[in-house]
Amino acid sequence: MAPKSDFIRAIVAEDVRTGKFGRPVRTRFPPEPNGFLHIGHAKSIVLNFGVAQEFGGLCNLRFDDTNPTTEDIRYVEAIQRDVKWLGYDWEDRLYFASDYFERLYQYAVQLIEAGKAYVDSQSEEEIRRNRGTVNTPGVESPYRNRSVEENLDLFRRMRAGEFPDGAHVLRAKIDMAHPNMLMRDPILYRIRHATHYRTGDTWCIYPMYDFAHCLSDAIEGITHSLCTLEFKDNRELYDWILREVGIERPPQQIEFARLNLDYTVLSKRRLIRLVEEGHVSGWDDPRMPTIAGLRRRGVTPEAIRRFCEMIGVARADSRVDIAKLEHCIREDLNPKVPRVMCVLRPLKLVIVNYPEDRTEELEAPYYPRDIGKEGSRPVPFSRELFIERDDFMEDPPKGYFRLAPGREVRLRYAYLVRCVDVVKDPSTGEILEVHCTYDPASRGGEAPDGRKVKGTIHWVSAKHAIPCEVRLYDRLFLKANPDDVAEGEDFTAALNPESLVVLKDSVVEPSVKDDPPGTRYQFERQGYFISDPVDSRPGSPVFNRTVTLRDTWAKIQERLALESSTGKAS
RNA sequence: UGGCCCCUCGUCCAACGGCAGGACGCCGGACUUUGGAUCCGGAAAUCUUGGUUCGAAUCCAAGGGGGCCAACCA
Repeated sequence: MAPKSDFIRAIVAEDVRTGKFGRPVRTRFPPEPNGFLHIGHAKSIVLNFGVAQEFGGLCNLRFDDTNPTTEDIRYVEAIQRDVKWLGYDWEDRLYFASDYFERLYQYAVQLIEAGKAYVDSQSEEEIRRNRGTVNTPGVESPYRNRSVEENLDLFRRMRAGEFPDGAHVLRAKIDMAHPNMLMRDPILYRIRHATHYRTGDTWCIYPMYDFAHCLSDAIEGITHSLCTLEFKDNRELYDWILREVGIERPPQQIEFARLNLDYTVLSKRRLIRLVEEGHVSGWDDPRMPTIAGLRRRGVTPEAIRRFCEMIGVARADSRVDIAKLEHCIREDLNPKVPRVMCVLRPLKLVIVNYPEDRTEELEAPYYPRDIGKEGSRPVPFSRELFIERDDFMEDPPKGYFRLAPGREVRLRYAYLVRCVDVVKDPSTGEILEVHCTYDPASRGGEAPDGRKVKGTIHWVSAKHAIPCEVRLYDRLFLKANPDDVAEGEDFTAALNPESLVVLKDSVVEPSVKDDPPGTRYQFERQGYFISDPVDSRPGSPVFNRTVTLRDTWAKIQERLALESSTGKAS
């Protein structure tokens, strides 16, 4: 594959060439521990660790834990597990912004001493009002010109816990009329009498993102601080703070477009709502775009990494086609996972000329020839089998080449069978059984007379079948952009009511019996599945559908349906 | 007193003043004991208008469209 090239790598390459920083490339992945990582974070992880590695540098993992009221150790643990699972190693470079609180405090004092920061005692409401709007300048706080001594004294007492929440804040003294709203005397510290999951009650003042992030980068010797586009305006403040405290060769912030994926949401705020409002079963619900959800769905880290590389990095807002992710998943799984037969919606097939008491074992390879991998298992065959309901049609449309009255198909790895009868429920007309005769000379699936049989279907021997539950997952939302809903509605209005279909009566071949939970398969002609690591029980497995196989027949059917509905039927 | 960013096949990304290319998707064909995989082929794009230039997707300007910013969130 060609070496990766994008505008960020171009900048880094140039900086390395000119020796701009006088130190090796250093990046960081800086999550806030207030939610689970999702595939958008994966893009950032792949970028940050990838860039560092390609340019002979290192990437830190740093938790941006400056808001004790929303953050939790539980998320810190989940995030580390997910980054590791994705295949990245921060070695001994695990950092926390909270480890820098004392140094950050000293930097704040330095700013006050330089007359660049002051303690404001306006109420939250006043501060907001006096900030102005995008069209009108703000007005300066009456406390803006307090003396350095008074500011120092107040700030020290803020730290000492002498004031209640909201009584004072520390603000940078910049310009209340600045066209960039972030530069209108941004708040640097607020009082929060809250227990921090790491620092406990040591602090009751906490730095804001803009103050903590740039300085954390500087402390760690970061060279390139990669973040998403919505932080573009923050860069001016990032540079201002670093300049005012006198950081030499400061890190450089570079923004790139965050990932948007069709038919899903990728903002922590919305994902939290899905979890808390019970639209999904949890952060690891296989429909979630979280790393934990994708993992439980059966997606591999390799597929996610490949996807992140394939979508590239740019500055333009974009929304990636979900088919691209699905392609990466299939591409990775195809050569890796064994084929096995599972009937999702069983229909009984009786081979009327097959002896009632007979069972034979047929050898079935785990991989098709083109994969080039060894391995097979015996599959029991007997008079009564289950086949897929979809694989029989009493009155098939043109182009259908599976089983139908009088038609012959191949049972995968077994025999050619011909449908001779259909048994129906007399009252409902529901098809109960399909009766066939088999050709004993076609063992293995090949007719000695060389006659061609177009259709091949999968099957499971009824008396050897393992009952199982199969969960079919589909897109969580009906709209490519779930935020594109009517006035007064939010993204939950676009939820897909059929994003999960649970099949309780599925049957799988016995060879999978002793496989541990978390085993991946391709169920022939259906898709890729993984035995659910949480809900599978010995003897009664639960399978999650990771992704379907490409389905040409489904496409043909869609077209037929469309043609008949628009009156173009021939 | 508003500021900033972004517009290239349906989608994502290249081309960095010199033949608009790749990937996914789509269409067609070959092959096939998975309507899978694989292979071959095809359709498919520079938002508009000016300007600079021998030459513009690329530089400049205006217009159009999209996005971000007015949390004591990150």
